[in-house]
Amino acid sequence: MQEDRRLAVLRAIVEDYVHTEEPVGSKALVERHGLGVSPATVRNDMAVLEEEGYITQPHTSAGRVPTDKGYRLFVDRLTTVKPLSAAEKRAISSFLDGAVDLDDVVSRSVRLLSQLTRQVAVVQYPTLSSSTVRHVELVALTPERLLVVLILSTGRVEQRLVELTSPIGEEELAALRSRVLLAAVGQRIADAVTALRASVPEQPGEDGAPDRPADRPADPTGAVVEALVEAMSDHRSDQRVAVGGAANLARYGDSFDSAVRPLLEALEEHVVLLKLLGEAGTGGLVTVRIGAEGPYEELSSTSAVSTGYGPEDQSLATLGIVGPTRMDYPGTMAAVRAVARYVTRILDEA
Amino acid sequence: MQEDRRLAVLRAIVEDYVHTEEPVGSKALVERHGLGVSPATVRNDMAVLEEEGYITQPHTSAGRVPTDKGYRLFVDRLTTVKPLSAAEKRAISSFLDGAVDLDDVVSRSVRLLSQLTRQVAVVQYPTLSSSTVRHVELVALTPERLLVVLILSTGRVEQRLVELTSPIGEEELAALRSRVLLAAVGQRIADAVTALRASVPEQPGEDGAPDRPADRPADPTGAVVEALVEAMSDHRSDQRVAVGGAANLARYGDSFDSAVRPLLEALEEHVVLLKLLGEAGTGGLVTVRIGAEGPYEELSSTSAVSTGYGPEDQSLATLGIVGPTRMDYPGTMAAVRAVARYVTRILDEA
DNA sequence: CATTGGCACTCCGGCCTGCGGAGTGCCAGC
DNA sequence: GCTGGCACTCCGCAGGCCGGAGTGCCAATG
Repeated sequence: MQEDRRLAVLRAIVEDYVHTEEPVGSKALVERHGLGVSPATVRNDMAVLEEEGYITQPHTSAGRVPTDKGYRLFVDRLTTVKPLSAAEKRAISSFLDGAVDLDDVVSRSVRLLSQLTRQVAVVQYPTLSSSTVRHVELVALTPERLLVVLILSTGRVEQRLVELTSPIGEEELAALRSRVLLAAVGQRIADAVTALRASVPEQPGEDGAPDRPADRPADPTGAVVEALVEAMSDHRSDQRVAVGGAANLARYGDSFDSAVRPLLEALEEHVVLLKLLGEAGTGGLVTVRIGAEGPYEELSSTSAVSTGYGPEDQSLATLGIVGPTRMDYPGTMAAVRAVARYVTRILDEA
Repeated sequence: MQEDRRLAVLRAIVEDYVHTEEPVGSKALVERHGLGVSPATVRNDMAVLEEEGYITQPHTSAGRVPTDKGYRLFVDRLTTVKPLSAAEKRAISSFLDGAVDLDDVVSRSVRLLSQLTRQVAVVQYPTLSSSTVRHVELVALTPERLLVVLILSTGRVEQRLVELTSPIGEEELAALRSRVLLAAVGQRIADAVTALRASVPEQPGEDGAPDRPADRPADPTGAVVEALVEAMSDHRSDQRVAVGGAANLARYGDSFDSAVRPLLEALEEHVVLLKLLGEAGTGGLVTVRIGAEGPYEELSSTSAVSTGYGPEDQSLATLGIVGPTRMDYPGTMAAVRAVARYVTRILDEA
């Protein structure tokens, strides 16, 4: 089947190009890969592949380079899952096993991922919306200042300061605390929000209707609940990400201005970064975004490989890497998936 | 005084070189700066300056470039404080005023600083050792699991989980809480640690001597105090820094491999970064480290401009920028100092 | 009809060469 | 001590040359 061989040629081109960084010619191809045909035949195949848009040549009489479309086909159909080496597996567990808290897990993951893939790694912190409430604590710093502490299943802690219009007593505080706990603990964030909201109007002091007057009621419930709800819907922190391995950008070699500069800028724009990684595939599914498939014009020569992590039924957040379109996709995909699995497991244990 | 003129020549060379990025020759010098002498005279001065090691020429018959020593002299003796423009001042306050918490202050500062100086900015989080204890809270998640929350004057929050060997009752917890509060609140970290340690042996249940047996006493005080002390001496988090403006590295132009790569690597090594910034000058004093004066061989072509921030008597932490030796020192120093002042003020208000 | 060897052609990249310009160092004169 | 003049150096750039790698096409072959 010549069709099969054409695909084999494409695969060979991608593999060679990825590791030589130079346009690959017909002769070198047949030598390195054991396709049992002559260079001339390969040339014919390459002509077809070029016509179909999978490869291109930088200039006449140069070797061929894969296009985005070529990489896409390669990733979709020509990739066999490359299992990690034993050393890599060992590296992963020894790297992640000592983590003590959420911050630690994230920062270790990002470092690990960047080292495994030799690319820039990105790990999003578990989003609020996907976690559950583990605990809520109300602390009276003074009789009129409450510290509201929200502890989530992921180990994340948010706190808010609430100024009361009138002092609160010990018993009152205890009652409020248990009410809030009852409503929120164990719930998903979204459910906790509605439960908390529902608990307000039943309280004395004010009728709690949404259109209450501008001056606040003396009852602290409303204020506390609002602080909690606010903390729970703080999507600003949903965009928290950790970035690592920026030094790998130095390996870009040529195409510096065109590729590295915009990426370097993107690295500090967490929102951009998350958009770049794209929708997280769940359950072992790895998302690959190649070059211009991404949402940003300036980043048309960078690819992103990402996946979701967290318990199977719900993805907590996204993690992945960003690099040049010319990258080792199979290896990178394997590494991303493996790290996501480990992180998931570790968060589960905690 | 020809000595004076020589210094003027040095200053002119530095200023020109900083903004043209090209070796500066005698003719261009007299034209751009109004020194009232001829190029030949300047050439003589330059010969002397070169002999003394303040400037050098990349190759024979090229213009002159300042050496590290030249920059040093420039910074020490030839710099007049350049006040910030009104626009810059406005930028600073509008940038920092909306900050809601410590993380926010730090991340805004780092962004601001990198934009003002167009360099890579580094802001260290307030160190534990320099803060005081604002509050401690003990929360019983279950009768045998305590969450110990430590709130510092800087707004920083640390929490630790303590597993007890035997359940603890409400009253017992309350007593323990007030004891701990009494010992720690308001104290500097170092003092709180000793006070807490002192409070242990007085408790019943065990004699609290340092050589107590391997099986833990039933009394929870020891465990709680230990968790607190551990949190207070967690120097790991003293090394937390925020980095911003890495995109400015893209402006390095030439000397890429030699300068950018090691710097890019350093950016992720927070310890390295802090060492690079050097000892923080306090009270408006800005520290400047030029090229090879720094501790790292590979970073011999980068400079650091830094200062401490925090209340006058005690510096909380360090903040500054890292960039090429060829930088606008006066402007950068002014920006660093200004940002440090603002950050200090904001942290003070909170 | 796919495959193959042969062949002429193209184009990049490295190398050398020549040249203009910017800058220097030195010297003699003021 | 400053200055103008002058010869010299050296970089950077443009142009021209050449070898090599690679291509496209074609005619021949199983």
